[in-house]
Amino acid sequence: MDKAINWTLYHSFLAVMEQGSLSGAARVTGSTQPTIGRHITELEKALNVSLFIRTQTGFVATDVAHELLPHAQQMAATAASIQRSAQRVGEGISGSVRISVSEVVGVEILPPVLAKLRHTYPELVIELVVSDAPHDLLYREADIALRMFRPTQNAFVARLIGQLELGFYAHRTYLNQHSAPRTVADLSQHTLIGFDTMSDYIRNHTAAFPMALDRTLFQYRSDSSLAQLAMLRAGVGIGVCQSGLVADDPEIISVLPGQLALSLDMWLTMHEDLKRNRVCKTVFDFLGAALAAD
Amino acid sequence: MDKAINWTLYHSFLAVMEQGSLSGAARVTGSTQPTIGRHITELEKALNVSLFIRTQTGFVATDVAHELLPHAQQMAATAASIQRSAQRVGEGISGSVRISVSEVVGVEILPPVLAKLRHTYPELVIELVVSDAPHDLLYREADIALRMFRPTQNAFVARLIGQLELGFYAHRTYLNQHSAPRTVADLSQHTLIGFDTMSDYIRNHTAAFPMALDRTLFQYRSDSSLAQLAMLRAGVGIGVCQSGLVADDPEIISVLPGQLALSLDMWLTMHEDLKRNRVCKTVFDFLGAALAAD
DNA sequence: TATCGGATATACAAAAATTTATGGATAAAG
DNA sequence: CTTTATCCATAAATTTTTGTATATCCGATA
Repeated sequence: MDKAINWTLYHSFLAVMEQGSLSGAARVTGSTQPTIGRHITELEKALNVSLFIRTQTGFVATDVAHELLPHAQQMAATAASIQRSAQRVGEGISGSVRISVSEVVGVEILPPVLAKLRHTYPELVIELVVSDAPHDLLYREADIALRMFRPTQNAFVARLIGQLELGFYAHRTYLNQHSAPRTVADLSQHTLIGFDTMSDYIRNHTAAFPMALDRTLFQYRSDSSLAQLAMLRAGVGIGVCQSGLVADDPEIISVLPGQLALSLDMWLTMHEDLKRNRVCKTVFDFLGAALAAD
Repeated sequence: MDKAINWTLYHSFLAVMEQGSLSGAARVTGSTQPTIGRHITELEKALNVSLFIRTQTGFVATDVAHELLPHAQQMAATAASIQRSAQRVGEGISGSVRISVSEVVGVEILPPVLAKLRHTYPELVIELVVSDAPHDLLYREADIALRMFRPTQNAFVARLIGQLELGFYAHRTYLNQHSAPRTVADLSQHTLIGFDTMSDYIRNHTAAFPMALDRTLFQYRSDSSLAQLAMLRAGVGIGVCQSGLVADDPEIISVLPGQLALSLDMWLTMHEDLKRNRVCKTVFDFLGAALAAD
């Protein structure tokens, strides 16, 4: 019952789940369809569960398989992190470091910092994971993360980079066509840009928002903060964004300045296990210094 | 360079690290020494690092190996969690659930709750991980954790069980021999029981402590909170403990009641991936109800 | 309706990995 | 100073795993 299961079976399982077929899994793993098929059968016998329903048009994953999938994904992420760690053993600062950031940070903030990093450590390979889902460090999909919340207790090394002020902004052309609001209440007369679905993230970070938050507030909705920013810059309406992103742009005007008392703490975070890794630590310190300087 | 590495090699690597020898690893994995040896060689070649130094008395792990170890351990923990999840697929409430708790909770608080759980769900197998190192959920060494701090972000399901009041206590025999302190300052005249090394945990949870905390405060030191409690109960001196643990014991007297304004939030926590698992959810809710009732 | 592409299942041969057996070398115990 | 118990390395034998080739089924498409 508790016998050890060959970890390769989990690998094949993951491939089938992600590819949707034995044949597809065989392609990505460099194996063959009969082999993968045998692995699945063997795993099902070992776990004593049914993972896939065999239809004559292909494999369909069962509920159990879907439940096991995130675990297998974590194993894969961890395996990848082993390879990364092993690549970083040499003398210099080389190998690859995986950095996870939100979309806005990845597109608007980080690139110039990465340019400096590239110049300082030319042998370094940087993999940028751009995602607004903050699971990365937990699942070891990344070595270093730049996030808008303080990470958990002791399992992570964390460094507070600074605070990002948020504000209401709009493009000059929009404000030329509409009278600028003077109070928060006036906003209801305007075209507002905001989220489409209320994520946990938004729920946790907008307690101090000056009005009840609901998607119906917004006429232009997107869950991509980048798309929101692009709409704002295109003059669609009034939106919320980080002040630093538009401070230098004379076309973008602050609306109701000071009315949105909302700021986000920015944390640079790293897995505890990596804090003694010279390369990771170097990148961590470099990012910390470069971002804090802004 | 980025070619997939057989996950079995990581498994063998972990076994060698934990057993200290190829032969030992072969024993625990049910394999043989030449096989494990070949796996290590193969892994070293694949990762292009030296993992062990071959001495004629055995294998000695390199720094790189030590760095990779926690990752391999996480893979193992995840693999184990897959097996647990698979065992819980049936109709009833069966299979095994792994619960991680601190020493004090595991010894002083949880047992009666587990007795009720056992009575309600006789088919359930409970694995109790008793440890004061709070990595368990992160590494998936446990399905459910009962901890004294709020878990991180959204990757966990968390439920606040209640608040545990802390207080100074001493055994009656101790107080009969020494005049009871009337102020916090008087404590310096007493035999105090406390921690030996300042852990992160203590540092984070004692900001409101009425005096500067340092190990030199204590004459009887232990990092085991259970041992501290036992010393307190044996009349060694004055110590801090959860009020609920000694409230029913007429031999243990509250010292300086109300002077220690310190309480701990108790959180029941579960991995997000498990929240749709019927068995885990049942145990989670059961523990939540039973513990909140106290 | 016939055909093509893509899917799984199966049989058998080929390849690969594991086990068995053995030897040498070291350290501890009698 | 043996004896014993470990440890790892190596080579031959064997088992296990994998790959190839083929059959069959389904659905889309002309």
